[in-house]
Amino acid sequence: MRWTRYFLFTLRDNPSDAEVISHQLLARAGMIDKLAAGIYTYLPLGWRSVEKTARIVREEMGAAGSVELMMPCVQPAELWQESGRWQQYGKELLRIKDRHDREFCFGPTHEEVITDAVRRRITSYRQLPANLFQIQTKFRDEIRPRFGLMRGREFIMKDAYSFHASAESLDATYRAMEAAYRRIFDRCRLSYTAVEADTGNIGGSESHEFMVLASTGEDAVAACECGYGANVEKATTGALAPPPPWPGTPPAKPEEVHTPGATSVADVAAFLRLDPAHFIKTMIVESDAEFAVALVRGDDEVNEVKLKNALGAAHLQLASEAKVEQVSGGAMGFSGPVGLKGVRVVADPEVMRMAVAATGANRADYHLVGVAPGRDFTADLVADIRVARAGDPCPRCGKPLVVKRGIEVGHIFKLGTKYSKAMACNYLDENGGMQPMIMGCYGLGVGRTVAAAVEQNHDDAGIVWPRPLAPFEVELIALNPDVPAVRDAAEKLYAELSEAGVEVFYDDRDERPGVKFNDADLIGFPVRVVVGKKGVEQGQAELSLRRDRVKIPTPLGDAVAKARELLAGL
RNA sequence: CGGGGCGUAGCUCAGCCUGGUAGAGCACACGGUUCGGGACCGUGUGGUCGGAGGUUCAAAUCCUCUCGCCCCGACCA
Repeated sequence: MRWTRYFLFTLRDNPSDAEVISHQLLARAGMIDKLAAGIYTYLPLGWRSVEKTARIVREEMGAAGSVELMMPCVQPAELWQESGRWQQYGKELLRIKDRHDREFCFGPTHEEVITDAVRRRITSYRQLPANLFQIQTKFRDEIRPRFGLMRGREFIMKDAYSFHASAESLDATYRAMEAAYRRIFDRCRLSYTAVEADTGNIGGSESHEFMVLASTGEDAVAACECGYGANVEKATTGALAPPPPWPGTPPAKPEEVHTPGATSVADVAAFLRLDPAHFIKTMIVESDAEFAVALVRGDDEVNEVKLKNALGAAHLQLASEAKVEQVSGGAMGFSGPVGLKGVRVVADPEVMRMAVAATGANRADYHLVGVAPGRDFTADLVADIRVARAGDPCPRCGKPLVVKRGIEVGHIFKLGTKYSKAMACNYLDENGGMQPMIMGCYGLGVGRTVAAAVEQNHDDAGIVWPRPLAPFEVELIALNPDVPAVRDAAEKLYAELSEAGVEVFYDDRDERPGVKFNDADLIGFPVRVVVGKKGVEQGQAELSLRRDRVKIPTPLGDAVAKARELLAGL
């Protein structure tokens, strides 16, 4: 492809709204173009990378036994009402009406549609399992889209769904999908890790996320050298070290102490000369159905996802100040579990292991010391609801966990029968009994994978594409296209490279060398072939890798072979 | 949805406080000199100052409303 015949416009300045590096570079390299918040045009160069990623995904999904189909992006409300998610999904679901005032939504995901397609066809265990996938543009009306392709509202994603007659069959497919994902991200040359994950609103039992490690990642993952890895939303830990010894003798019974204005654990701890770990932190939350009280040790934080799961709630939020006073009978910042009535109390196991503790007195400007969990209050539910921290013991081997940031590029779930039951997606088993199919679902963000590749592969000058995702593999630069010998040599090389099946992008513009070099660095094709006046006089071209930019003088006649050799080494 | 900020040329921004002929750099067009790491000189094109209403002799500038965008938070297969 010749630049002068292509549709490529690089930007000298970063767009003012681009915050993360992948957004900046993809925009500057003329690959994406924002149309509205979280909505992007994939310009020709960007689309090639997306297509290359999609091709890898297609090949590996097919090899793993999944069959491609395509489902609509606009879906009727009826299906969503049937699964219950029309109510449950909230504002993230973009709802639209047609000219007849019938309700539809723009699909954020396709469980309903695929389940409907399968239930109307598969009736027997003999026809199972089934595994179908699609690559489709989806829409989620995110509260706050950001980071370019990493968190758009409209985005391209591959999703696969599998249907089974047994848990064993689901597990076999789940493992096959997990292996396929590893091959996909390996082929994309990404550094990633698979971690245990929470299943979120989509429901289900087992779940893994594939995380590309990058400092700009929106998720935190806890990992251990033993191989344990989990999203911090999900990560568990071994038992923590107990709090330091109580200074002096703790009171035998709860005693009120005056703590004027000290509402945070840190303030009260400093005021009373205790360690934060001596405290019980009390958070009052509000779910769709109830108020609840969450207790964690003072040096811990409440993990909202774990708490939500423990309470069995769909949504959760911190209670307002007025509600806190209503529930606790005291001021915000002075809440504690002693004497609370009429609310469910969820305590972290670390709280119940404390021999003696300090906590709020449910009275403005007072705290209690000498509180013994189990004696002075009880919990309705004891569950792990704390956020795992770096340094906590690994739940498997006890070594300290490390916490890293990651970009979630894939997420696989064992869904179970949530959708098949709700939507009567049944089959007849060998005894003629009707059973709901057991389902799995497997998502992979295609656009996000491209963005993650840029996050992981760039330098100060621009993108350094991994070969499999590069829009073109070789950039050919004619430095002085107005010099006939140079132009002829470049044209010849262009023809030969094309003939040899090399994906070559030919910068034939009438620009100064600096402009061409800088654009080449910005766009980041893996191999560069430069033809200049001095080189041509000596019958030489100059090859280099974007990765290291080390110049390799090469006779013009060997340039094609050398380019292919360099590519083969990538 | 709460808090904060920004909408002026294709892009990045100044001008606004203190109202008085719409600016710069880059990009683009033409001419010339240049040509291995974002050249230089000259000439030129390009703007309903996001939109609507108001105040005023006069509004990019002040006021009101509205739309869009961004940041922090809450939220999130």
